[in-house]
Amino acid sequence: MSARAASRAAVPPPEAKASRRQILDCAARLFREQGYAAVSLRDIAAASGMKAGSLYHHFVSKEEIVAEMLNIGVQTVFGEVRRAIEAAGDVPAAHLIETAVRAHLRSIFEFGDYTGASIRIFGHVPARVRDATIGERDAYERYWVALLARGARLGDLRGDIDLTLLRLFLFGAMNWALEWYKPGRLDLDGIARQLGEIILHGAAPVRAPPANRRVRRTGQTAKP
Amino acid sequence: MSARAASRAAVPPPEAKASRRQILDCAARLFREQGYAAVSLRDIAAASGMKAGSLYHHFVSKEEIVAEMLNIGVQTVFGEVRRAIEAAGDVPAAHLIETAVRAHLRSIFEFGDYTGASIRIFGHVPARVRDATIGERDAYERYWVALLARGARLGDLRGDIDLTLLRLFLFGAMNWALEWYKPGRLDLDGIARQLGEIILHGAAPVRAPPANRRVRRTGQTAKP
DNA sequence: GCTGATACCAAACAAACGTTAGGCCGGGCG
DNA sequence: CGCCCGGCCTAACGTTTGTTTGGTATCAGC
Repeated sequence: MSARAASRAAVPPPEAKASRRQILDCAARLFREQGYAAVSLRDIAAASGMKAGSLYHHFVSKEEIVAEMLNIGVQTVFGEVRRAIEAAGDVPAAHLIETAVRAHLRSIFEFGDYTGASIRIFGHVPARVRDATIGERDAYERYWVALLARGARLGDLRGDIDLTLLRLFLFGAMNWALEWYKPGRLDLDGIARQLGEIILHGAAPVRAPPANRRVRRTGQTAKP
Repeated sequence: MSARAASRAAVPPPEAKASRRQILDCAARLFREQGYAAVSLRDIAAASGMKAGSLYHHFVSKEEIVAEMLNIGVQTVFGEVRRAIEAAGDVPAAHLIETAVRAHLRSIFEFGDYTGASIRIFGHVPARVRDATIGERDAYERYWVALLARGARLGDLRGDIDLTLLRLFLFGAMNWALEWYKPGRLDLDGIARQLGEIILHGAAPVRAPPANRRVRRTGQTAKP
């Protein structure tokens, strides 16, 4: 009984069932391709080789399916980015950012459909599901904030850049790739390199030290 | 008679009906808030002060409603960006890009819901609707391509930057704001300025010519 | 005063939705 | 063996979907 009580205290089964995972796999693929509301439980069931009613032996509702899928997606990309950052060791923040960008992009496009689906449909999912999964997302976002803040502290990032905005711009540039990237057309490493290069050093030619024509920015006062 | 015949030769009514426009207004707001599939015709009708069946006196299907709304959205942002660019006159490409970014962001958040809805739901709409509206989108994207290409030709953009990627990154950073921006928290001009600054000059400190740290500005710089 | 067009409504349609109920089948365990 | 239970099925539930049909009120023009 103590063993039984202990096992009941943990997550329902000691190890997740295979069908359960396969349902989630199919759901992730369909959600990613077609969006949340466009995919019915019958679609998910058919893709999993089952009938709609049978899904309820593994999940209590469609919302539970999508919520679990969202969480797996975020945890996957989070884990990949953290792993890549820790493997990079003690390098300048500039290099870390490109490493994180590459890991994030790879997670989106090369690690199953969870991550891509998670990003694409998060904003289109019932509010209850969003609330249930926002904790995981926050954790991942805080990780990026910390990453950028470390870069700023070490002097690898400009002090006049709003780190929150920088992170949002980065996420936007990366996640928007879900709307246009088709595997095989461009390689992810090249995309990551270009994004890192643009974000860090800009698309404009390096500023000539004394040139006057470009110093004049709209709101930003000139230097002393 | 001749006038009537002439007016009948043009688009159905000489000037668009008010109800038709109001239906589109409501549809745009709902689509933007909730996504495409989550909004029913009954929702749109109720928001327009009508019943579902009455919508069919103005549109032949839900797809026609959403297609027309998508087109208006793209045309709106396109028009605003072009207007802003033409008003800017003959200035360096760096300034043009920030101008275009600001105009695009303002269109998304301050010109009704068409633009925001258009961007948010385009990827979640039936393929037939996407095909029917992709022409307008292509035209707008080509405009940006031309804008960036002009900057590259004039030497205002680095030659080793892929302009297609640059445009996609910019679109991503801007359009992703639909997922996080809430009016009133930050001002759009500030966001546009930061994005322009990062995209053009990078988030890393300027590569040290000789001096290393005095380049750093602190916050948003003191007022002049 | 009648005609026709316009703009809407009430009611219904078939289809699809998420979900539930009850039954069949097979393998592990007493 | 007999029993039971997980895993899936069929079939239906009530609701909601996009769409259609037929009718009504209003108003202009002959």
